[in-house]
Amino acid sequence: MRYSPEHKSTKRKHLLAVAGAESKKKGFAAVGVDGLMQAAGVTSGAFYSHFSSKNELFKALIEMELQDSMQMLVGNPHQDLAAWLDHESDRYLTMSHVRHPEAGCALPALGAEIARADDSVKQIYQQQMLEARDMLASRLGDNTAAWGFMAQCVGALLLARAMPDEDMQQEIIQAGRQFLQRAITETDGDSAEAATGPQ
Amino acid sequence: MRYSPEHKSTKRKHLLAVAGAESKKKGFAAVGVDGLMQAAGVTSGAFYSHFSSKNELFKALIEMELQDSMQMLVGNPHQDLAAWLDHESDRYLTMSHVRHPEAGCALPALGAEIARADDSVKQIYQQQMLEARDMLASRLGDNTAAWGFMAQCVGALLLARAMPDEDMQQEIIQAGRQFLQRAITETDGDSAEAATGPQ
DNA sequence: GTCTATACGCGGATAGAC
DNA sequence: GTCTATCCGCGTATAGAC
Repeated sequence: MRYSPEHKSTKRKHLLAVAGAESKKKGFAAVGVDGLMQAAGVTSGAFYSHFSSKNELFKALIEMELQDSMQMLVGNPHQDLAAWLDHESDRYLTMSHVRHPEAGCALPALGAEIARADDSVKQIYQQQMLEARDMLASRLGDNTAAWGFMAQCVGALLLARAMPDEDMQQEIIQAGRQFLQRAITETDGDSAEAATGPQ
Repeated sequence: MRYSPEHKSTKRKHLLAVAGAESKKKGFAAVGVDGLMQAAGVTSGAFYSHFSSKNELFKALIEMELQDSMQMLVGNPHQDLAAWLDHESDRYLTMSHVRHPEAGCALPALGAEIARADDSVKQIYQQQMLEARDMLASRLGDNTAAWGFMAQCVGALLLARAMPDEDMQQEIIQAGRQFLQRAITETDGDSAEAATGPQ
């Protein structure tokens, strides 16, 4: 046979990787099937032997991207809360992440497009986000801190990327770090008590 | 004369309002000049008597939207910090705002598109955001709190809107409120001292 | 599984009549 | 200022040969 048994699944992974980078850079809607397949080294007709539609690609893409993000969170080795937070800030709230959306988190780049997508995409998003929430809540004390942490990270990156000047990007990123420190390491004891107390 | 002297500027404002709502709902890139002018009750050829290109429309749109948002911030009458924060949460971190992007803040809906736009758009964004930062810093103590507040609001709305289930949207919005309370009202004294102290 | 060719619609933008 | 008509390119998707 001309194509190995694993060729299709290998090619699919490659397509997802290319589509992820292109989408985060230009927006999913702006990425054409034609340009995508050209970047992958094949012609556009071949696309539909891997995905039945562009929406199916989006579903697979969001799932893969958020699974990758989850792996990053799981990979944080620190037990101490302050050290854990520093580790996350050092990988997420950085100028490199601001400058290179194609290699970064899908949420600041594609969040608004997920919000406009159909329910099948949103269901995949929700499932992945709940995993992340639970993982973060076990570290940070409660769901409030988990969602607050994620919203701060995503929001800061979004606001920073739209800035034309580097020093303003830097200011926002730095503010995100400090704000999280204030919110998480300085109020942790209180909030943990409040979470287990009566309500 | 068939058209009053103010007709053009009136029509321009109307076009911006329609374009703003449509863009926040579907994404700016997805809004066609044709559909836009149809929604405004005229034909597509008339568009270019108001804007020289679609990019010029985007610039005018972002400026108008962020000026509107600034007016909302200025309109908060409360002196007490906790009351001020409640007022902001009650108008921004709500289910109504999650459900109706077309009537809400431009940043969660269009932030990623601003980040991909050319520098002329980003400059307008930066100018407006610096005004908002300064206004917020005077209320919240320092730039860190100002950016942190904005990032939390924008990020929470973005994450919530992509959720398919209402109760999850509600959970994220509610977490945003509580997180801001913890971060701003509970650490305000410390951070204000830190901001004026040596460093 | 991948190729070429193609159908069909919508995107932004322009020309010239009224 | 607005209209109609039109140019041209790119979008998704499909059919059929190899």
